[in-house]
Amino acid sequence: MPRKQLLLLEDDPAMAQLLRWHFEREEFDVTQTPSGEEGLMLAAEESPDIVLLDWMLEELSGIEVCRRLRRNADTANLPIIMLTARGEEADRVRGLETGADDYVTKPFSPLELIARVNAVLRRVRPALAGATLRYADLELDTANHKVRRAGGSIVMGPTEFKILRHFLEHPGRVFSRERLLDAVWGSDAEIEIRTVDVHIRRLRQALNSRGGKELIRTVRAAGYALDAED
Amino acid sequence: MPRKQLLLLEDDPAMAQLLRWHFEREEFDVTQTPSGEEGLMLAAEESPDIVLLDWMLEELSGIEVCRRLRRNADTANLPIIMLTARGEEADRVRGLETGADDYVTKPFSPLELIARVNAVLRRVRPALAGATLRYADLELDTANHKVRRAGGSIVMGPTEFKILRHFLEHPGRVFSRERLLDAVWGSDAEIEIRTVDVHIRRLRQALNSRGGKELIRTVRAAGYALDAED
DNA sequence: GGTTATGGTGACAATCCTGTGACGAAACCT
DNA sequence: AGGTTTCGTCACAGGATTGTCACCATAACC
Repeated sequence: MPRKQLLLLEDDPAMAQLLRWHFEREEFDVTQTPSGEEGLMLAAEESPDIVLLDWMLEELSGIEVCRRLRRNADTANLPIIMLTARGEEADRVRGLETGADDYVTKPFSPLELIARVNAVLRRVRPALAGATLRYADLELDTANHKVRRAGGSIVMGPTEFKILRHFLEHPGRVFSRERLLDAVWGSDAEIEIRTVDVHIRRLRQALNSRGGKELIRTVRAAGYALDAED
Repeated sequence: MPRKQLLLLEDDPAMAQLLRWHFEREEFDVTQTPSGEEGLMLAAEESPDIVLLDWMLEELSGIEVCRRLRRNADTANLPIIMLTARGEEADRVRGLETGADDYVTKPFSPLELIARVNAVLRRVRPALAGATLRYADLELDTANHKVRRAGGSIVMGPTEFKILRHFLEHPGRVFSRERLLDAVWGSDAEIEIRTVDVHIRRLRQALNSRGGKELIRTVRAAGYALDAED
């Protein structure tokens, strides 16, 4: 996975440092400035993968920066997330209207912000998240929701697709049923743990429907993993 | 899976006990104190995997503890989740600014808290879920639950895997059967001591299944150790 | 050498874990 | 509404894993 470039336009030094700290822990390279003008320059020159834009900035308002970024061809498609101190509806609408991809209101938890950033990246820059994930003779096209194996198309239900996708995002890694529940159904879903088994079986059936080696390995007392060896 | 160490700073005894109960069911080792000062000490000495920090503490406020943890190099990267009694806007901002990784506002469901803890751990400490341990020509991939020797894949039961992992985490060290029982089966398991012998034998069989030197040395009247010499 | 302590081994029954087919409910499309 | 797909759950069977034991082998000690 490549390191992701993040441009942070924030004028509160404490907040800037805090966010830098969190994102650097997340494998981001962070460039930061409190100045709107400088931010526009950096966005054009360094072509970051995503911009975090505070509502209040020196010189220019965040909203104005956003508007100008969108107007410039080089930066028009840059994913932008706006940070604002108050979740006022009016502001929110105006923020989205100017073309931000998402909108996070302070106070937010770092976890939440990071999740939103990653979500936007995945949506807007699938290349960064892997438009087509591959493993062995398997191919998963995230954009078109298609799975191919050795060329032939494979059909499966949505849940199986999500599971497979999760496996492909962490190839080879073993996931416990609990963890799969978290990742695929969501951490607050109240689902019987053994349900995972059944979907794994359906996924296996789908994957093997046109022959080929077993791709999902059972790790007894631990979980399941994608695995082409042996 | 390794047991995770959790440091709980909480001054309400009832809440502390409740959380302890929940987390111990989730394979956490819980250390708890109502004192902020003592918490700082424990964080530095026991290097827990994550800290749960109540807003109100004896002596120091939770927020001050958080700030100090971040200032100390040894604890600067510790995942911290703050527990707060009311989701007051002001408090939440202040907490965020001091660098907690996530926030949970009371009242919360224990399940939610556990999910958040696991989410933070996964993000901040992937090492907890995956690393490759090596010794001589042996390779144990904790994330993939796979063991290789001289390239070839080796299969073994879960118990043997745990024993081997324990050895690899302390290479060369001699472990008595009692100690292995503690580490692998848990300190409260009522298991015949000689059972360790049998599993050591099974582990040896697995490791030698594709040839190679004996890797487990018997230390008479003391225990077993991983050892590539001779 | 004989005796005692300690470790190795094979067998076995109990238990745990996973695979699987079936089924009703829910969601989804026309 | 009707028909189809997908979902979540269950119960059961088969197989893998486990813990224990009895017995044999080896090492230490006098």
